[in-house]
Amino acid sequence: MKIADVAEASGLSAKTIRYYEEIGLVRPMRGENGYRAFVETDVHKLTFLARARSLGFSIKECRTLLSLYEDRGRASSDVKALAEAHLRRIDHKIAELEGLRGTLATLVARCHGDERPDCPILDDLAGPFAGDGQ
Amino acid sequence: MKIADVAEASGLSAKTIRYYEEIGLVRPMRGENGYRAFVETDVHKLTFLARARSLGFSIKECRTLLSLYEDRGRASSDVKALAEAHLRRIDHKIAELEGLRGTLATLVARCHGDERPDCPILDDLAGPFAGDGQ
DNA sequence: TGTAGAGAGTCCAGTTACTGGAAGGTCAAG
DNA sequence: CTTGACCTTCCAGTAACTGGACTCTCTACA
Repeated sequence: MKIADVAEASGLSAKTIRYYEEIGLVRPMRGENGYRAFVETDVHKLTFLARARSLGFSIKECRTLLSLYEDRGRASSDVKALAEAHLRRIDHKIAELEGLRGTLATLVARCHGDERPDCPILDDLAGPFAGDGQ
Repeated sequence: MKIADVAEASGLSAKTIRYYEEIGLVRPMRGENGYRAFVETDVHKLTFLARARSLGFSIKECRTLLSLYEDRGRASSDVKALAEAHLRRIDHKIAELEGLRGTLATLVARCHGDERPDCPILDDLAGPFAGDGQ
């Protein structure tokens, strides 16, 4: 299989697949013409990677997941631990974004948004001093 | 004022302040010894930047916000538009993360997480084929 | 058989927003 | 006069690609 087919099958771009080879996530064979020659296993791996990346796992985590995936004797608890850590990070990120959202929504609501130059959003960004001190 | 004082006052690191100078967000004077000499306005700008960055605005957006901030005649609608666009991006990001969270939570819940090697998380990552075909 | 175009290859640079670290200059205190 | 804190610049690295330039190979068609 050539790179374009694998890209099609895995959902990754050819560029990304080359990059994944460069960083050692896959090691496709080479044909006589120098073209990469992918086999089934490569396609599986790349599909696996595409899915893991789309779930927000970092490349480093993907590397771990991949080795767990390939290790027939691994304990599912290892995988679960990784996924749970990731889940906690996601929760943290969501909470953070919701905090931001709240602040920003308040600011937007308070801004009249017309031609006048005074703007609560900029006032807030300028810090608590801007409103009090002067 | 020297860079350490400004770092203290603005909440940014000295490194970051130097970087902001490099990309033209601030232009502090220089003393005879070559040290940066910050004035009040610089500190205000940097505090403004720190706040805007902490609200998730990109450097590019900060540049715009800063110029709006400094433009006494600007319309608050410009600022509001920027903030609203940003709000939409945050909402989008939150929705995306919640989708991820759901998928991952389901997988984690289904994984028994013990010493046995079979793991629903890896099965799912391997794609829909893995479960059916073989 | 010649050639055009698709698709393969490599390599380099750029992206975002910094951060770390090395090498060297300056300043205040003891 | 030395020590140590703080300042300077510059270079490299981070994460995960993406874009672009240039070259090579393959295939189809006239």
